Amino acid sequence: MRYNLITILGPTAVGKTFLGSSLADRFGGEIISADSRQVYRGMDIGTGKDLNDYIIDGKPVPHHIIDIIDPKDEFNLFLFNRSFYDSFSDVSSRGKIPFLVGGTGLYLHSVLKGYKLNPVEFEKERYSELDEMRIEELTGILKNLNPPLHNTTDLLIKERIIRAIMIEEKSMSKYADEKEKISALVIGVKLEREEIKKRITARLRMRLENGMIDEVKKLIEVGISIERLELFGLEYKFTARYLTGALNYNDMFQKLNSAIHAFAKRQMTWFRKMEKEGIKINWIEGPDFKQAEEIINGNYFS
RNA sequence: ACGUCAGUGGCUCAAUUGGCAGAGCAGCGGUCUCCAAAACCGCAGGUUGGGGGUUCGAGUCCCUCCUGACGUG
Repeated sequence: MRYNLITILGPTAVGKTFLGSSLADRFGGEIISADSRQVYRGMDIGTGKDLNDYIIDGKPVPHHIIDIIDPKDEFNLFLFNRSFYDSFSDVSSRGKIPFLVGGTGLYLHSVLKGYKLNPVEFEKERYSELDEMRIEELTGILKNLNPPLHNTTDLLIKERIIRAIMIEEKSMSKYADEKEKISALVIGVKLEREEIKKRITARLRMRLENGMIDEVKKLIEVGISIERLELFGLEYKFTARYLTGALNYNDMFQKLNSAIHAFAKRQMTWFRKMEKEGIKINWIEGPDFKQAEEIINGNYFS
């Protein structure tokens, strides 16, 4: 088996980033991030974006798809996917090994399963036109467009249906079939659920001490709406609720903590799904450099 | 010591005049092809503090014990 990508995945708070950087440093690679929130500039503490993790023994490890967009602008699966293939080609062409590192299940899945996504123009006029319709009308339109089988878009959520319709109406198949075939060696970082929870709680305390609330305040000051912060989820959602007075400090802490625990659980569901689909994940216990190094030596170079 | 109130799932609480013990949160599992840290779905969990009694039938009424809070000495 000839691999052309190494993937490090795992739930939040297990130490993926530092492990990934160490491995990239060791094998002469570069990091391509698969994190749907670290793409935003100015969202650091709440996303656990620690740029020091990308410095190994005083040497910077090159990383991609981090800090690439303003929080005001939209990022999505398509943009991630395109950025990934751009970075992948770039890194590979320079003879470096690409390391896809992250925990966003959908993004990882899109690479590991080779999603074909076509560029779509989300025109505002068409959007508001559709937005005025009722759900029943929208599902009718979508059914008439006869979407492809893999499109299992939730038919209960308006936003989702509108997007699905616009994707069908506007897609131009140009970019999708030019992608390179990905063959990934996948390493999964695992920890006991209880251990993950302990780390999440400790990490949340640290984030609060390190200015997480000020970070969100700053985002509000530069014009990020509360609705947008809600959509970012977790740290941003609950801190915003605290700042607007919807939650007191203690409730914010407790509810956010639980929400991150639930998030880690959902991430594990993604990884189990991948395994059921036949993706081989080489699990290691914690961010163990030696174990990961052995897996790479024994599989990637052979 | 006496009096009053309370005790229901891990937690917070529901449950008409006695009539199938239920929710929310936490927990666990799942879905996922353009906002995915999102959005949604499902499962499990109980000898109603213990014991006795009344009743066709008790979380609910009676007795007793235990535990807790408050009040009075």
